[in-house]
This record gives sequence, structure tokens and C-alpha cells, in this order.
Amino acid sequence: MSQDRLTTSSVTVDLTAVVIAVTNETPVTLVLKPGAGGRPALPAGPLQAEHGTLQAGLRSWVERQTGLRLGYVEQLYTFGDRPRPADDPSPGHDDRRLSIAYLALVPVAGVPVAGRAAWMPWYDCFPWEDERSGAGPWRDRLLAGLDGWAETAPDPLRAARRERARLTFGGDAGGWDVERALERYELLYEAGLAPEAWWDAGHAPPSDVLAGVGRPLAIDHRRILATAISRLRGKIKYRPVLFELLPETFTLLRLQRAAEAISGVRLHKQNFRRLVAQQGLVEDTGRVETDTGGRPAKLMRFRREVVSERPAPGVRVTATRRGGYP
Amino acid sequence: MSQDRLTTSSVTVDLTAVVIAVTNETPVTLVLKPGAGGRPALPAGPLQAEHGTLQAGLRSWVERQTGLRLGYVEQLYTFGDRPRPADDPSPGHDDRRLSIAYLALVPVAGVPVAGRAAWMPWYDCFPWEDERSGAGPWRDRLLAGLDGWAETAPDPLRAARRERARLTFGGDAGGWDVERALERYELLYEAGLAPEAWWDAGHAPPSDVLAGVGRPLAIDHRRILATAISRLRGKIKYRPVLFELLPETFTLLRLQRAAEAISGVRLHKQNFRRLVAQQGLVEDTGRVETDTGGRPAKLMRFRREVVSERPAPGVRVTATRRGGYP
DNA sequence: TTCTATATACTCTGCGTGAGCATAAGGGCC
DNA sequence: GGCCCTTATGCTCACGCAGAGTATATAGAA
Repeated sequence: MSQDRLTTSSVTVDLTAVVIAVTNETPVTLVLKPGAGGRPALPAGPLQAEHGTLQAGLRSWVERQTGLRLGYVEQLYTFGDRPRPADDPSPGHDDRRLSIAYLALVPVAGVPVAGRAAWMPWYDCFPWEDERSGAGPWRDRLLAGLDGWAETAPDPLRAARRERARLTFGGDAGGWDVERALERYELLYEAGLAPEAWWDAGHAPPSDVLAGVGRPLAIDHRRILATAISRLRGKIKYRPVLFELLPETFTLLRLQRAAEAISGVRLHKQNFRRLVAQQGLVEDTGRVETDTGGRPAKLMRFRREVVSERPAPGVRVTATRRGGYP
Repeated sequence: MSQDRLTTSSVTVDLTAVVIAVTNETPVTLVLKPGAGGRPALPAGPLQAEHGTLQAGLRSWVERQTGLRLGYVEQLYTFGDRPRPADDPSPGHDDRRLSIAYLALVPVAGVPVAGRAAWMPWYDCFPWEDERSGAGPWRDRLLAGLDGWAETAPDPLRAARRERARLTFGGDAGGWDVERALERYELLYEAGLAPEAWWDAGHAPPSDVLAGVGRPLAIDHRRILATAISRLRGKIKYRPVLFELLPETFTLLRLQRAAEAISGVRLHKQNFRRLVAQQGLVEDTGRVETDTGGRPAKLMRFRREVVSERPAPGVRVTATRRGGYP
């Protein structure tokens, strides 16, 4: 096998971070602001010899670039065969670029962000993923675009494309599956409805593509963000990670709003509270928050003990049948 | 940022495959047989320049080493900071070794395996993960070992260790969570009950460690296999991946036996059939299998259409309360 | 005081799921 | 053929959770 080593390609491994927080019912992610005309980028940097572990390397890069110390971190996915960054002046220098992407969650309270770093609402990139005020115009527009894409294909393929669009975007009667955020982005990319698809192929996107498909990020970072959204939306259902995004104490409504912000759909208030209560996820602090605009709300605190009591504590998210606010 | 590139470490990226099949109610994984005294290894090889994609590289390595063409493949996890392989004569040659691990599923029917390759029952490595004939002696033995490990710690830590053991191995009343296979292995490793923990640290394991903790694999491959088991056990619940492991037609009992083999617990026969039926996962072929030992069983076929009908078709696995065969 | 907005408690109903009983239909043995 | 064993398959029952809605409590504002 030793002769195989000789053909081993030189590899650059990037560590890329999707850092998530929730402010004012808006889920945000940490980005580095671009220069003129550029695209925002996720915090990232190459794996270095002095990094003890992959996670340590990631934390170090995020801290260096944004001044933020991470708490909860988990690995997302490893991306290979990525498009070359636009500002890379040395084509062919690296045979290959890998990116190991991580998901990090931080409570929003008092997070200073340094340098070029800023918080960006993630629905800027994926406007169709926010259905909290009912299915917006995006969905129909995208479905129309996907239909046009299907039209360009010969018959057996055409039906398959239509089917796939219906499946991921939940057409007639098909429910909206919040966890399919990544599939939806990948479909749009494949259909050429995301400008990155054109840039990555070395072309300029047709002008009509750019309307209403959300904000592109640098290189493949929008895909990485979509991966993070899908993962997080799935995970809050069976692990109490939602509390990583909240301050020490919070009201039940705030907890619900965070769950809604992440999953992009409205939840049934009473049932949400019942679920949280009977799972034993929170406990009363004895204090109340008075500036609620109505009856004061009890301030709650996460019960860390649940993880040792219940097999899969989490916040079930099932959208109310009727979209929008109740 | 360009000066950072200079300190970028040289990286060797391995592609490692966990190839799973089910034969005779026994889940097996593809390994390369070791030399004298060595440990079996998963098929793996370094990422090379001529590999078009990561997956293509993986498929190529598996085919070269075992003669097997893979079907279903998905990425599992990327491992960093791995122990150095015992046969690596050049310490310090590579600054770092990464391994991108993949899960592959193949139907068992007529799979030729070439060279040093062989199928190994995965419960050889994790005997405690097979609870199909009731909780075996392993569980108690391991819990005892973990208790000893907890004893060696001072008080606040000791309670935490006991708690963790109870949580992952499901002590009193705590149910056995089949998906926690990885957590269980990691706990055993950390507690020094897996010999790899000693080898990786450069020591010889104490002699009493070796009894009944399952067969070690090369480097960190047992950890990778545990990752695959956990993933697969979770995935069959909401995606119809089980059918990747079966021949084109099969009886419902065979399907159930495959699900049981993967998850390591017995299932309730009637409810299993009801679930499969009402999910529309299978359809009748019209033929029957007569050598069942009793009433002939209908031969079924996977209905590929389900993926476009139901949001999350899969095979729910909940062990029958009473262990062992009903 | 009245209105409004929020918090919180409780009810009703249907479905999924765990468990078990009953019946069907083969083969082997007397 | 009758009996028994084995596996396949159909059906029922009970319980708990989840979706949806109604009702009540308690604050500030007009």
C-alpha cells in the first residue's frame, strides 16, 4: 500500500463554523462581512499543526476572527470537491479543499462581536424557510421556477423532477417538512435557481435567477448553513439543545418563540406548554417577568436533570394546521 | 490570512468504509483479515488526487481491497486526532491523520469477497449490543466494571460516572436505548475497559480487561463501527434503508429479522407487520415461500413509491417488553 | 371601570401503539 | 385421515399522546 501514498493529493482542510443564536425571534448566524461586492462568509480557517483537536482548531478560528468563545459545538458534515474561493489567486496550488463544518450554539445575551464579524438573520439566505406568518410568496415562486426546470427535461426525467419538487417543497396536500431545508436548497442549486450554481460552474447567472432566492454566501457556505438548519431543526425534537440558545432564565413564550424561530413554523401555544411541562424540561424560578404586555409570566429555568431521566427530551415541533398566528 | 497558510499542517486523509450486510439474522461488516496477531481493519485508503469525489474515492478503495461494488453509501463522521496505526514505521511523518468514515449497505445475496476481505459479525466486537435473546451476561459484567471505574474517582466525579453508566447502559428501570451504541463504546473506552484505550496510550492493558469486552479492531475502527451501528439503528426508524440489506423479494419475517438483527432487540411480530402494512412499505408479489416450516409466507417487494408518499417511512423499533423470544 | 393582551388551566377527541387472542395453512408423524 | 407442531395472518382492546379548542387569571392602558 505504500506506493499509494505517493499519489496522495495535497489537501487543505478548512474548519468552518455555523454559529447560531436567536435574537428577537430571529435566528441569526455569525458571518464575516464581505468587501465591496463580495459575499458574506462563515468564520473559517485552515486546520493547523498546533490545533490539538479539530474542535479546538475551530474554536480558535472563531475566537480569532470574531472574538466569540463558543459553548456547544457539534460536527456537521465534511464537504469535499468544493468550488474554489473567488479570491484564491493560485488555481492548482492545492489539489483539493475539504471543509469540516461544525454547528455551534450560543445564547444571545451580551455577545460581543469583533472585527468584520456580524450577526445575519439566516432567513435572509432562505426566505422560503420562514413560514411563521403563513406560506409566503416564495414558495409559489420557487415551485414555478422548479416547474420551468422540469420542463426543460425529456419525459421520464421531467416527471421525476416534478415529483422531487413536490416532495421537498410540499405541494398539494404534501406537508411542509421543516427538516428538509437542505434538500430544498440542494434542489434549487441543481435547478440553477441559486446563483452559486452558475458561479461555481464559471458562468454568470441569468438575470432572472437573482430575484427572491435569498442571499448567497461565499463559496459553498450557503449549503453549509442549510445543513446546519436541517440538523438543528431535527435535533431540537429529541435533545434539549434549544436551551443553549436561551439565557439562564426565560419565559415559556420566549422558549416557544425560539423553537418557532428555529423551525420556521408557528406552534400551538397550549400544547407546547403542556409538552414542556410534562417532559419536565423546565422548572419554576419563583420570579416573574412583568413587562409581557399582559399577565406576568413565570420565569423558568432549564432542568439539567432531564437528560438523565428521559431517553430523548426535546421540543416536539408540529406546526399548527392553520398557518400564521393563531 | 495568507500567513496562516504557512503553518497549515500536512494532512493525510483516509477514507474508511463500514460496509454492512445481514446474513442469517446476523449483521456483518466487511473487514480485512489481519496478519498474525494483528487486528482486523475496515477497508480504507488515503484520499488521492485522481478521486473525483470523496465518495468515489471510497468506492474505489473498497472495490480495490475487497472486490465489492457498493450501492447505498452515506457519510458518517470525520475523525481527527487518531491513534497512529501500529504498522506505521514513520512517526512524525504526517502531522495529522484524518479519517472520513462512510456507511455502506449491501444486500447479502451473492456477494463475492476477494483477497484478505471477510465478513465479520459485528456483535463479535460488541457482544453487549445484542439483546435479542434477552439481556446477556455482558451487561452486568460491564456495569460492574464501570462501577469499579467510578470507585476510583473522588466524590463529585464518582456520582457523575455512576450516573453516566446507568444512563447509557440502562440500569434499574432505565430502558435500553439501542441507538446509544456509540455512547456505550465511548464510555467503555474512557473507563479503560476496552484494550484500545491502553494501546492508544502506549501501555499494555491489564490482563483482566480483556475478558468479554468484545473483539478490538485496528486503530480506531471499533469506534467507527460503533458510530455506524448507532447511525443505522436510528436511521431505519425513519428512512427505508432496511431494504438496501435485503434481496429483491423477501418475506415479512425476513424483514423483521433484519430489523431485529440491526437493532439488537426482538420486535412484536403482529405490530411489526401492521406497521409495515399501513405505511405501505411493501407490496405483494403474488408468490409465496413454502419452506418456512409452517404456513407458506407471501413474498413481498419494497414499494419504492413510498418515499414520495410519506414524509418519513421507516421501521419503528420498540423492543417487546419481555426480552427474548415471545 | 373597561378593554386588551398575555398567561395558564382544563376538556374533548382521534390516532398510534403496545399487547394479546384467534384463526389459517403448511408439513411430519401416528 | 387425524393429531400436532410450526409459521403466517387477521382482529380486538386499552392506553397514552397529540391536535384543537374553551375557559379563566392577571397585568397595564384608556
